[in-house]
Amino acid sequence: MEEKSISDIIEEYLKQILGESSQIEIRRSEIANHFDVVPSQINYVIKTRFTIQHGYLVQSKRGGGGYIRIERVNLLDNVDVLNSLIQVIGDSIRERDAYDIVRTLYDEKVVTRREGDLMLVALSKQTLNVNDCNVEAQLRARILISMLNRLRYES
Amino acid sequence: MEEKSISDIIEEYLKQILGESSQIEIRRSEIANHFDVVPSQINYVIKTRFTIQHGYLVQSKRGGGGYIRIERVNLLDNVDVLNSLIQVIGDSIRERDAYDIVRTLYDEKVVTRREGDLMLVALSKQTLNVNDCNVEAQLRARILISMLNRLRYES
DNA sequence: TAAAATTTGGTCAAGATTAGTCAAGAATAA
DNA sequence: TTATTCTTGACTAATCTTGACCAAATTTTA
Repeated sequence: MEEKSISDIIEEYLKQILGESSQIEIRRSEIANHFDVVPSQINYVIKTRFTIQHGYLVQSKRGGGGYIRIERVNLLDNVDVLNSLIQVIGDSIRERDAYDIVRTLYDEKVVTRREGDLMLVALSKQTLNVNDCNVEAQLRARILISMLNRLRYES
Repeated sequence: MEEKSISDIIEEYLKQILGESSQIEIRRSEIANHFDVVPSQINYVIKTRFTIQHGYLVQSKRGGGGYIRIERVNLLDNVDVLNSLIQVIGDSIRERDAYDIVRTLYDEKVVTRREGDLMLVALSKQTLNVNDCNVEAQLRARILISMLNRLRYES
């Protein structure tokens, strides 16, 4: 609430720009310079906060005229996006990544908070409570994909 | 009953702040420092006095910019129904019985159609897909109970 | 045109910064 | 006394920050 990390601040900055147009192109060194951090911090922010689980697609190009492009996408509307999301989940997913996906659905108003919470408790480590972490992650993937498919058919 | 423990004092302090806004974010080390106790004492206070049974949700994040967030939620009055259902479930439940319970919740308007559907796919034999039927029934019980516990409060 | 130089972004691992767990011992209540 | 609750700290885990080194694309030079 008070002391945000610089990564949080950069995240907010990028999302604020993304609020105006659904797609932005940035120059890594410029952003890094603007917030007085090393360039690789921008990669960290993107890798942890702008994944497909969060509802973002990222492309980039190196060399002169290079850029990082961030695009906001809807998880369930676009078949390709949903397919890539399911591909990312694969047959196994960590609690944290599942949480990010449900949070995105909530942010996109695809599900209500109550619906999202019901999904979350079914995906939580505490509820699944399986000894083998791999088995747990596989089970979580099956539950999440089933729920996503259920939501897809409805919309 | 005479001498308040330091845990009681910390509890009061946090609840006083929660009286002003329904959600607070604290830094564990700051609170610990303020009351001159070890940081893990804050975990103890939270674990014993800010549970969902008491009407609080807690989330946290480690690392730089880390925090502990405490949110006060409104407990609902149909708790008795949920309690008795949880007792019926026990530590194991068949798919058919789980379906009946969800159906009851839907008929009683405790959950919407969509919420009920999301619950059902997470409880189905096909989704869980566990070899051992007993393990499957136990897992189903944990998921259903977690979901019922989520229905105890309003969002 | 081909090689070299320059200009971008990418990866990874070490160190720093926070919170979580657990169990032993102390204090309090029954 | 005995049981429960509280306090403490050593150890663990997650997240963030930084920088050295790598890779790709473009531009300049031979």
